[in-house]
Amino acid sequence: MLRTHTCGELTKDHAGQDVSVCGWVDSYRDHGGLVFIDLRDRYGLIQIVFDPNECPDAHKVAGTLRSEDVIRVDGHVKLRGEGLVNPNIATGEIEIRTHVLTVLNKSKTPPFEPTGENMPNEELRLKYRYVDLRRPQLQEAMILRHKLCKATRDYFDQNGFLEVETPMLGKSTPEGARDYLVPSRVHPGSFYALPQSPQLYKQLLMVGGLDRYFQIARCFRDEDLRADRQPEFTQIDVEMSFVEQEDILTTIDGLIGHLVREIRGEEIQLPLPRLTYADAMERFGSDKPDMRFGMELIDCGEIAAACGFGVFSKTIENGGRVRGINAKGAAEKYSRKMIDELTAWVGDYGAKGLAFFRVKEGKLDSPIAKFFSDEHQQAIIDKLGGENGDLLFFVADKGSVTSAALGALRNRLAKELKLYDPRTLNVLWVVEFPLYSWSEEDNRWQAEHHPFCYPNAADLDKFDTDPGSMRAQSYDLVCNGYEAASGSVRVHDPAVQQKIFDFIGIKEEEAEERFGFLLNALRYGAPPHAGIALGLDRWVMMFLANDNIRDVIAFPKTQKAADQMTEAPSRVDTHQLRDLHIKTDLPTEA
RNA sequence: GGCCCUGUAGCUCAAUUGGUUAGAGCGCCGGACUGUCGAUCCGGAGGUUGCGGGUUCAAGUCCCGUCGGGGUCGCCA
Repeated sequence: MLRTHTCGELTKDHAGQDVSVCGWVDSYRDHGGLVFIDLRDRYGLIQIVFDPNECPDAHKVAGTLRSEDVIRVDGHVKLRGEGLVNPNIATGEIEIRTHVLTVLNKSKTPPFEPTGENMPNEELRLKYRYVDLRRPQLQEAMILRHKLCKATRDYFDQNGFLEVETPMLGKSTPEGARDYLVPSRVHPGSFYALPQSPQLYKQLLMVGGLDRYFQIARCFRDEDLRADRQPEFTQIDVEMSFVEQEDILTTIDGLIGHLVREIRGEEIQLPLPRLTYADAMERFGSDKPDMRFGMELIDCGEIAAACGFGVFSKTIENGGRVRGINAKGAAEKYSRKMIDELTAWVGDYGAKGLAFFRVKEGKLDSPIAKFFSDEHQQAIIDKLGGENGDLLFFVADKGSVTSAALGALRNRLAKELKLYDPRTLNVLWVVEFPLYSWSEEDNRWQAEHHPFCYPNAADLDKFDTDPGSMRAQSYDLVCNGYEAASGSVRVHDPAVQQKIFDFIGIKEEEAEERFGFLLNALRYGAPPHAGIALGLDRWVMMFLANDNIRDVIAFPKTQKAADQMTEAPSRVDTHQLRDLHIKTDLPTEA
């Protein structure tokens, strides 16, 4: 070992001891005589002193040290004198008086200072990720991520689960996200797919009698990125046999309680609250409602139908909905210009307009208030619980548009109005999702969750009569407005599975070709089973009150799924392609 | 695929809305300094304003294209 102690672990209890420490030069202060260095490792900072009278050789070299040089210092720990304590760092009561300085490696001037006051732009941070990773915030994220994985493994181990690895090179299946494909050299023209999730493998593990499985599994989806989505991400994947929905919910309640305890040292109220999908959509306009604050969506259909404002009444006549939200006390915080900006913004969600009223002296104040009688104004105020100073917003449109627009507006307003503490973890279950939805684009029914999800027992006979109303035995865990986990009771009856494939337009032949291994497995004694997968990266984000997934991944990719540091993806040699029997067909360059 | 934001010194930003030689802080280089801790003081270097084209007497600024980064809608069983 090159060191006896880390920089951060030294305290005044070490005073008088000879120690060796290693690390990066965080800053240097050269007084011509005395030279001071703040030495950094992932455990903290410690001040090193070079005194020309004590260590003339080391002092000479110390004058040449620069930011991010890697050094080793042998010396002794000394209490700082009266008035020399630095309260800004944990080791501020002590310092190391140097005996020997060893320069382990010089550094070029770094492109940015990892602990500097200026936060460089993310592109540069990603290009020099190894420098950025020295930043304490990023190290904190990596440490928290490790703790979360550790606590997860402990919890499942204590509860009799086995961690089993499943293949990365698998079979491409239709439905779902776009696959990342891997060409096979020994099977010309054939491809593996990287897993979008270990979904089918974990079901097969249940058929295989493993009974309780979990895995911290890497998953790949070739879809467009978002602030909370990376092309490769990590799931805490879980599956159990001989269980019902309730057992999964209880097991994951226990996991969340364990994680919050281990990571935050806090207790979370269990069982976690539950909300049906229908209630979530009605009250919050979202299947992943952020419930750290209220501002629920209120239906104003009756008032809208009766009022003299054509936009409202015609929407109701045409089968649409008029719903509103109340931004308490926000009337003076949003100018007309800002509201115009919000109006344009809800357009992204399909809303053609955004009506607003300020509640002022018990009446509505707005350019459109004149279309509402005193009676209707009062009805609106009563309906939304309006008080003077409140700002009311309304969207009149198709039901789905009112949900999307007001759901998004609710989140935005709450963030801007700071209606919650960002460190709060508000976790709940959303249950009873619809099983199938009609795809206008493909002109067919499609699985809302995935095609292996078991219908509610009571709805099993509705395939032919009213498939849109069938509810699934599926459940999402929602935290702070993020989908934090998703799962379902699986189909274990091959006849039902066949029926589902048939229903969503996968013909028997195709089902056999694509999913034959699963259908076959179900015919050889498949136990009833159910499972769930948690988004690990998102949980790390939420524990850190961060809203950028790249900040919780050591080497993340940009929005175009590129790695700025390695420059992946990249062209490959033509003979590599030849081995794989691949010819590229690129768009011609202009 | 659509919409929006963004690119100026190594880094973070500015440039009086089209008008002299593109500035500042930090960093970097040199010098001074024995208790600093975001050290201080003195001096210095550093720019094809992402790239290409256009408009104009004149472009960092306006227009078109393109590349990179970010946000978002679609997409993500």
